[in-house]
Amino acid sequence: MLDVTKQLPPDSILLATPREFNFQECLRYLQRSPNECLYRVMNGSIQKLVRVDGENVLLCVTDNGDSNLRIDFLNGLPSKSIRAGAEKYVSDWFDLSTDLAPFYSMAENDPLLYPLVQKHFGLRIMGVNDLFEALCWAIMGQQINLAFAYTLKRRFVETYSEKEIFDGEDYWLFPTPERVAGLPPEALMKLQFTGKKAEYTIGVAKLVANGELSKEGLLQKGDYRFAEKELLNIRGIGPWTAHYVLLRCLKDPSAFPIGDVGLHNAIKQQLNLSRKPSIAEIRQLSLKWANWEAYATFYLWSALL
DNA sequence: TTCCAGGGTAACG
DNA sequence: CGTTACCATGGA
Repeated sequence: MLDVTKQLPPDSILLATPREFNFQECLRYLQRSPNECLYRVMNGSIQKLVRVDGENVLLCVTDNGDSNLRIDFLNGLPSKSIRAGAEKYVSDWFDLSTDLAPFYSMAENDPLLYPLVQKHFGLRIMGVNDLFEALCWAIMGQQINLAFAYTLKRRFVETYSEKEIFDGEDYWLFPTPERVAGLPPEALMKLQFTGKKAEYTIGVAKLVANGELSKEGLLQKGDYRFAEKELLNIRGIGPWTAHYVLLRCLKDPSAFPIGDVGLHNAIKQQLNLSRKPSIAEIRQLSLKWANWEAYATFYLWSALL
């Protein structure tokens, strides 16, 4: 049903959302850190600067009602291909193409997931569309608390990337792999990366910059286990990081970072355990999640907010 | 002060 | 193959 009382700006895009979608739940997850530097949530909408067709495009995404998201372009008139790119970007970002109905059916018979899917109905896995960003974010987050990881990311972004200013606010892009590939480890250690993380980050930047590592390359065989093996061959990428990237970037439904401390804490909290569950116990719990491990993990993470 | 945090590598047996 | 020391800093 079209609401004629709402005047749609001429360059906006309406994006249909599935029934199992709730914008507020997604925003809630996106707002988990006040130190986030790659987007801004304001008045129920979210603004983010993205690179589309070689241009910096400032997007604003809002719930338009009637099962639609609205994308507005805040910094200039978009060409046809930029509009198409933006639509694809937002669709991936909010994972709009996944049908969650089977996941919810499965969760109905899972005492661990059921309260979560009820409470957070419509939450989607929030994508980190850019492979380099997803890899860097995962490496930065290894073995440190999340608050410090956000601090590292902010320093990294504000030191080695570029921004656009709109309405007095800064909107940052993520650093390019080309820029990072040329840095010595000491440059990142100055930002309080450990020596290892500095090496891992620069190593990954070199692989992406020279074309050896890409989303398309990883997914070329249409086999997520192939992508996983490729990722695991890279220095600094172990099982946790590989599965984190499969989950947030490559959209592998069975991605499962089983060693994740946040996952352990969420299960402990949800089941009211006196200690964290063992890996074997988690494996047991996850048997019925087959092919939905990624969403199960994401809903458990969201319980920690 | 101690312990843990969205782990991974290298060097052992 | 499995185990262990080490990384290095912030927050509770």
